[in-house]
Amino acid sequence: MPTTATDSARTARKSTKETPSIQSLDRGIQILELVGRSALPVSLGHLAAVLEIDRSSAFRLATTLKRRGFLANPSAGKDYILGPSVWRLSRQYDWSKMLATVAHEHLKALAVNTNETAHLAVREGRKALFIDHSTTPHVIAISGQTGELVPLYCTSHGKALLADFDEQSLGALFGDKPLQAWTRNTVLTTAKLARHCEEIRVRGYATDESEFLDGVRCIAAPIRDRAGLVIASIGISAPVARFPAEREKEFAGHVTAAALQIGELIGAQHKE
Amino acid sequence: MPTTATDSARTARKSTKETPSIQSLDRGIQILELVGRSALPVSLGHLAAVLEIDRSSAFRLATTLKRRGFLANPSAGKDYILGPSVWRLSRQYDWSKMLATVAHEHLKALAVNTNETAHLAVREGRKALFIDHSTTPHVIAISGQTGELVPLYCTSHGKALLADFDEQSLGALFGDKPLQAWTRNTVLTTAKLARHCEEIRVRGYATDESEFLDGVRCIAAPIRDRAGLVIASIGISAPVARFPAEREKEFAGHVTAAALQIGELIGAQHKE
DNA sequence: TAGAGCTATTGCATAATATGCAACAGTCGG
DNA sequence: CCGACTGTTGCATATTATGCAATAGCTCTA
Repeated sequence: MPTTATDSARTARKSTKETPSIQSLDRGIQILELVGRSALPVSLGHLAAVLEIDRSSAFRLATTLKRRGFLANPSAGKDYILGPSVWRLSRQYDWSKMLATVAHEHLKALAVNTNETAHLAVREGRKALFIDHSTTPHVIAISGQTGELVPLYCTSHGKALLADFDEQSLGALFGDKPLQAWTRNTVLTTAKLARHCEEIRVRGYATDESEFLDGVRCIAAPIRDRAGLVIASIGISAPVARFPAEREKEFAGHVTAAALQIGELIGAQHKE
Repeated sequence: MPTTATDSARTARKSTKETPSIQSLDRGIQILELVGRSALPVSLGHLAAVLEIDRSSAFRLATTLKRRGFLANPSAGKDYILGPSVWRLSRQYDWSKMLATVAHEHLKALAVNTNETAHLAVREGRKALFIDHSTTPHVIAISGQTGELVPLYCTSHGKALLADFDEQSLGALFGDKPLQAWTRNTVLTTAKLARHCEEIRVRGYATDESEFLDGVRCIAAPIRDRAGLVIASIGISAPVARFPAEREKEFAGHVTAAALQIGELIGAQHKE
C-alpha cells in the first residue's frame, strides 16, 4: 500500500507533532469534506477515485457515515449528500466559544505586538458582542469586558462586522429610528455609514475615531470565512494619547494580518 | 477484547440491513456526537469512559479528529470542544436539499394518505419557498411547483413557518407596508395574523381558507427541530370541492403526524 | 429482448491496522 | 516533596479494515 506510506508521512509533519492518525476515521472525514465541498451529490465511484481507495472500502465507510446520519441519499438514487447529523451538530452548538478558542492565540499575539488591548467580536442583532479579549500591562488600558454589547454603527468592531452592508441593508437593520449620538464624532446617518463600510471593504479595516467613547481610538478588521462572509471581527483599542495617526498604518497591518490568519484557520482544510 | 464482540453485535442489527460498520470511524463519530451534545468541554477520560474504550484509543481518535479540525482544545487546556470544520461543513451546504431528501418519503406518504398534493417548504425572508412536492393523479390538482415562492401571511405553509412569531416580530418582519389582499379572505393586519399564529401553536397546524388563491384550501404544520425551532413546514392543498370542513380534522392528523416524524428524523440520534 | 457496460453490494483471505496494556511524562494539591 | 491524576508514547497482538473478485441490480442501445 504505497499510498499509505506517503499519506502518513505527510500527516506526520503536521500540527500536533506525531501521534499517528487513525486511517479509517481519517478517510471517513475526508469523505465528509469531499461531499460537503461538492455542490452535486457524489457517487461512490467518485469517492473511491478521489481517496484512491477501493470501491468496497468507500462503500463501507459511506455506509457507516450514513447509519449515523452524516450522509444521506438524495431521493433519486444512491449518490451521497451530507446528512442531518452534521446540521444537528452545528445547530446545537455555541460557535462563539469555538471561535474564541481558535482565535485566542492570535488575539494574544496581536495584543503583544501592538502592546494594546485586543478584542474579538461577533454580531448579535444590532449590537457587537465581545467574545474574547487580551490585555497588556498598561496603567491606562481600555477595559475589555468579554460579554459586553456595544452599538454597531459607532465602533470599529461594529463597523467591521457591517463591512458588506450597503445603505439599503443598513436601513433595513437600523430601521428609521435615528442613531444615538455618543460623542461629537458619532456617525448619525446610514448614508454616511454606508460610505464608511465601502471604505472598510477597500482598506480591509475599520476605525473608530472616538465615535463611541471620547478619548479612545480603535481599529478592527472583519474576519471572513472561506466563502467571504463576515463572521467576526478582531481589533485593538487605545487611548488617543498612545494612538497617533502615524501609527494607524502599522496597527492596521497587525490587525488585518490577524484577521486573515484566523479566517484561514476557520476555513482550514487539509490536503489529500 | 470482549467489549468489541458485544459492540459489533449491537451495531450489526441496526438500520440499513447488515453491511458491517467500520469500528474506528463509528467511534470517531460517537466522539463527535458526545462532544457536540455536551455543553462543557469533554475530557479524554470521560470520552474513554463513555465509549468504553482505552484511554489511548480515545486519544488517538480525538487527535485524528483534531488534526482535521473537527475537535479543538479550549484555550485553557486539553479538554475537547467541537472544532471549526463542523461549522464549515454546515455553513457551505444547502440544507434545504438535505431536508427534501430525508422528508421526501414522508411527503409521498402524506400525498398518498390524503390523496391530495403535498408540499414541503422553508422560509426565505418574507416568502415561503417550496422545496419539494408530491402529487396524486387527480384531474383537478393543485399545481405544486417546487421552487415557487409564495407570501408568508396568506398561505398555510407561510403561517406554519411563522408559528412562533408574536405581533411585534411580525411587525419587524413585514414593516409598515400594508399587506396585499389576494382574495376576500386574506388576513391584512399583523394583529390578526398574530392571533392566527397563536392558534397554530395551540392546534399544531395552520390553515389557508382561500386566503391566497380562490377555491383552494390548505393545511400545513410546522416542522420543529429538537430545540423546538421551526425549520420547515409540510402540508397539503386541495380544491374546496374536495376539502369540506368535516375532513379538516382527518387531514390535520396526517399532516401533523408527518411533521412530527420528520422533526424526529432531523433530530435523530443513535443510542450508545 | 438480449446483451454490453456500468455501479452498487457482498464474501473472503490476507495483511495491515487499530487496539489494549504498560510504561512514561507532566500537572495539580496537599 | 510526594502521591494521585490525566495525557502521551512504545510495542506486541489479533482484530479489523482492506483489496480483490465475484454477484447483483440497473440503464442504454442495438
